[in-house]
Amino acid sequence: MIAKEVKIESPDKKFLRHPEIEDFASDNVYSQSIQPPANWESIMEGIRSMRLSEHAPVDSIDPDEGVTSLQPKERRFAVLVGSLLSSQTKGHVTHEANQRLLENGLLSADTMDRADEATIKSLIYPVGFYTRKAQHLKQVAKVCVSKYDGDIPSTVDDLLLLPGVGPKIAHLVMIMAWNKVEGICVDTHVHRVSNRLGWVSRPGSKQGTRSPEETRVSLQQWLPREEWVSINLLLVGFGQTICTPLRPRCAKCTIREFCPSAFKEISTPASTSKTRRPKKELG
DNA sequence: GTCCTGACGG
DNA sequence: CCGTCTGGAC
Repeated sequence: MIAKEVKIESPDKKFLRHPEIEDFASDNVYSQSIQPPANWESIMEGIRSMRLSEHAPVDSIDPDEGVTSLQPKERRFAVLVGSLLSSQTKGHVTHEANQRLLENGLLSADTMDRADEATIKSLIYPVGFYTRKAQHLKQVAKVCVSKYDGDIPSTVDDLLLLPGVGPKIAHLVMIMAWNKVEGICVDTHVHRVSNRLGWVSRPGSKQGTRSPEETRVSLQQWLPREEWVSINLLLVGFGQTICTPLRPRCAKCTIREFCPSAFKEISTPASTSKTRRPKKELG
């Protein structure tokens, strides 16, 4: 039988479409409950145009490099490991660490389980929080071996039971490893940009969301499921280049006329806690 | 001083 | 809700 034709596109513009995703569930009822924000489709198109014209760091990373040759079980484990390494770490650093694990044959639950923790630690350096992540990787590998026959959990709830796996990673792994869209992968960029655009709010309130989880739930109430995958790379790259955490480049932004935060020095949810002054001047 | 595609314990 | 975990880049 003839499979769907997958067009070969510029490898760094994968965010444009995700032909490999099959699971667009029919239970679309929740999408109707909340009125979508005005002009959201025009805004998405504007962001897409900006993403095509300006290169973002996230575009130069191919998470599949080297792991497509692995068996399905190992490929899924590699996706999980790469996602675990990614928190608070730049993309290319994460990618290089994952490649070192691959070269040393550690991208399988079985070998990772038996590997020395100090070895893992040295191989993943200098990703952020490498000491904790080396511990988490060993624990995760052991669970995968003992409970999943070397595979990884296949549901969000079971993924969340793994140490070091939170909502952002769980939803990313469901998409990248299992080709299932259970929810939007909301990271710091999606969280910040969504709030600046006024796309999300706390339940029964006009105020913005205070956590990525609140952002995920709020976004999913109006954004059509077809966009749940593409929204991530779209807003991540946009957040890396134009809608940056500090000093967003509103002058270069083509959707500023739609943005309630344009040219305002807003305190974003992501930066509020970190910008807080560690010491008070008491006079 | 702040960011980096977060998660966890207090 | 808050601090903490890592260290390099800017």
